[in-house]
Amino acid sequence: MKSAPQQENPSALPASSSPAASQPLPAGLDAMLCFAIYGAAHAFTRTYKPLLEPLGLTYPQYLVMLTLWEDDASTVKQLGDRLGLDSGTLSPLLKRLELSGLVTRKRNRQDERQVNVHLTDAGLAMKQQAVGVMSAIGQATGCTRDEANAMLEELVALKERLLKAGE
Amino acid sequence: MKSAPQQENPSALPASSSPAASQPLPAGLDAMLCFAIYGAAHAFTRTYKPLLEPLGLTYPQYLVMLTLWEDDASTVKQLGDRLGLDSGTLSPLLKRLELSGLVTRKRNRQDERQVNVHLTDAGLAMKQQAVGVMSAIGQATGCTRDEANAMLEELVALKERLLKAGE
DNA sequence: CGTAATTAGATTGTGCGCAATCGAATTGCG
DNA sequence: CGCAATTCGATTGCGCACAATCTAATTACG
Repeated sequence: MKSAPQQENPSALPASSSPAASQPLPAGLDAMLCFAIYGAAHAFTRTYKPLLEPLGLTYPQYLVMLTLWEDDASTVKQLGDRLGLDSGTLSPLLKRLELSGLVTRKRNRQDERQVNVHLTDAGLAMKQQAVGVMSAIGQATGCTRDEANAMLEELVALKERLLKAGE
Repeated sequence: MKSAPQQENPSALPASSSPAASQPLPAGLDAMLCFAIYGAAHAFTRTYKPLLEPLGLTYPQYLVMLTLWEDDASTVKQLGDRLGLDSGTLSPLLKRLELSGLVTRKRNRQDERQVNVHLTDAGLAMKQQAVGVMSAIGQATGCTRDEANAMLEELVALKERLLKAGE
């Protein structure tokens, strides 16, 4: 550890307040990447809320539906792996989706530990409405395709590095 | 609405699966910027957890402490404005911090609707330990200073656009 | 084959985040 | 000045996220 030069890294260290150029650098909390991501994530949730309300969905439920539209009859574990959520979050969430009539949960015949989550007709039909949601969100972000893709790749790479650092 | 050309925006629209170059573009959920941010935010929380455990803090509590180290005796409203959280979140959170002996909450004499949140000696002293946390997080992200700053600025701008779109 | 180890999903408990609501205090306006 | 409107923080209610735990089922290994 001592042989490796300590890399000064700004993602969590508050930047100094000295102006490097014509524009002062943000200091403290505002210089922390994690806080910017925290803020952006909450902003997305808030932006989604009125759009998803007519569908009767919360944002995490929407993510689950998106996953099922891609891969209907996924197991709880597959949903969890896909979304980075555990069964503590998914079980009650899926129960509520089932109560809403959007999905059904069925024990897998081959491996009875597994539960497959199937879309109902109503769940399938909802996919059409999701197009409007995606369109509205796309506009709300004010990003071009290239901008969004660039950010997305950086964020995914960051996530992977963080998860790897925690192993 | 009809006169404005519909801008195709990838931040929420699943990208097509056709390879544009040597590397296939992610499709569906993986093409959604909001999901990348959701994932990165959770990854940060997870990365922070073992680092903050010795301090007895959760990540949101840590953000509050950071804010108070910057501006001791902030009101609940100021904390909320700073962190984008409402009193429903902050009141119980601050209560727990008070129970931990890190802060005290006092009614403001000039305007009794307000409550000022003061750091205790223990709360002040904890700032030293936070340096280690920041350092570890900085390393875990694997970002250079310039990379982190660039991402941070984009994310902040995105957050502002999202919040503005919701008005 | 039998048993220990592992897996899968549900549950319990805790903290977080937000909408709605409330009571008290302050501000704004006629 | 009196009262309506607004502000502030606390509370209630609900859904989310995760750690720990549990039961049942499956896999691994001697």
